[in-house]
Amino acid sequence: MMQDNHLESMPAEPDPRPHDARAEAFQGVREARRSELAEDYVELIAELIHANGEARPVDIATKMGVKAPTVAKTLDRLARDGLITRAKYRSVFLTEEGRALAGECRRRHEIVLRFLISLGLDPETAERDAEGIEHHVSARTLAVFAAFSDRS
Amino acid sequence: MMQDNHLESMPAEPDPRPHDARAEAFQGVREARRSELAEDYVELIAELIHANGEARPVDIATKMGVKAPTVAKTLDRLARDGLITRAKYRSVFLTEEGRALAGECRRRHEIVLRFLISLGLDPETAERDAEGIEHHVSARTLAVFAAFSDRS
DNA sequence: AAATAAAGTTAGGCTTGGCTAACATTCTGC
DNA sequence: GCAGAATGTTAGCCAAGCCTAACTTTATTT
Repeated sequence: MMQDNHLESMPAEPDPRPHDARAEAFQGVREARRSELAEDYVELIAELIHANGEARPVDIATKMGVKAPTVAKTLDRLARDGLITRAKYRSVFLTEEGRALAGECRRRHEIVLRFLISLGLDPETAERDAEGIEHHVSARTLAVFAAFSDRS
Repeated sequence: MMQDNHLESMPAEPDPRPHDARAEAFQGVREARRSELAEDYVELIAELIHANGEARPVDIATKMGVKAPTVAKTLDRLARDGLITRAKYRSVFLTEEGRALAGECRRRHEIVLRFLISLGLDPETAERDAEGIEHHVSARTLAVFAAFSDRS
């Protein structure tokens, strides 16, 4: 039923190619979503180690706002993926790779946060939004954010 | 082992309160993540209806970059949640609620996109990043984005 | 040093969101 | 109008992330 295009504003022409720009964008989003949790954990672990000398699951749970068993399972995945090392009933350590990732994340987080604040947002809102936005900012956009904050 | 705080930069003090600002931010991110897919679908369905007169699962699958059964399952959830109506082997319709959500999403998407472009980003990068960012932008931040685009 | 408290783990359950394979229905072209 | 193509559905698999309940280990307190 109905196949006519009203050729309006939006880019929704029946494009037979498998390389749909929109589809690519969504695939990128899904990809980003998969790494989000790992990035948040690794970044948090780095902070805890810096602040407390160690990263204990109980503190991770508190800061992440989840329960202990959730943390345990997630840490297992992070260990499997080579981002952390851990021993039973002991606190958590970052691998070299984990440390590198944490550094990147922190840098990115701060650029986004600084950018939002330099736009005039209050720090609380900026922090909350940065937490969600940071994982979806491409390198190019990040560069633009950084430049903007600098020159404003 | 070790419980001394080096009282450095980051807000990682052993705060006993359950109301951790960080935890709240993460909970917000998780909340946003839950509605993301629904929002993307509803927005896409609105576009397809507008462009083609109807929203067929096959087109949704193509645009979303997923397979048909994934679309079917997701549409069932959207129907369950009152955002769409559908009949077997037929195309999809938005409910009043779905239409309202689609409108909001579109508005938000366009504000974010316009904002990124007004920062000087190329349209392709802007589009890709907007797709991910839009779900994590608070009303306050959105207002700031809109104002910025207007006055620049 | 024994008892209690705190932290960590394990087992098991649930939803989401992706997939393939197999089957059902609808549409199209001859 | 019928055969083949396109589309849609169902069944069943899997991993991620969340949870509670029950148990073990470690840490603290007296």
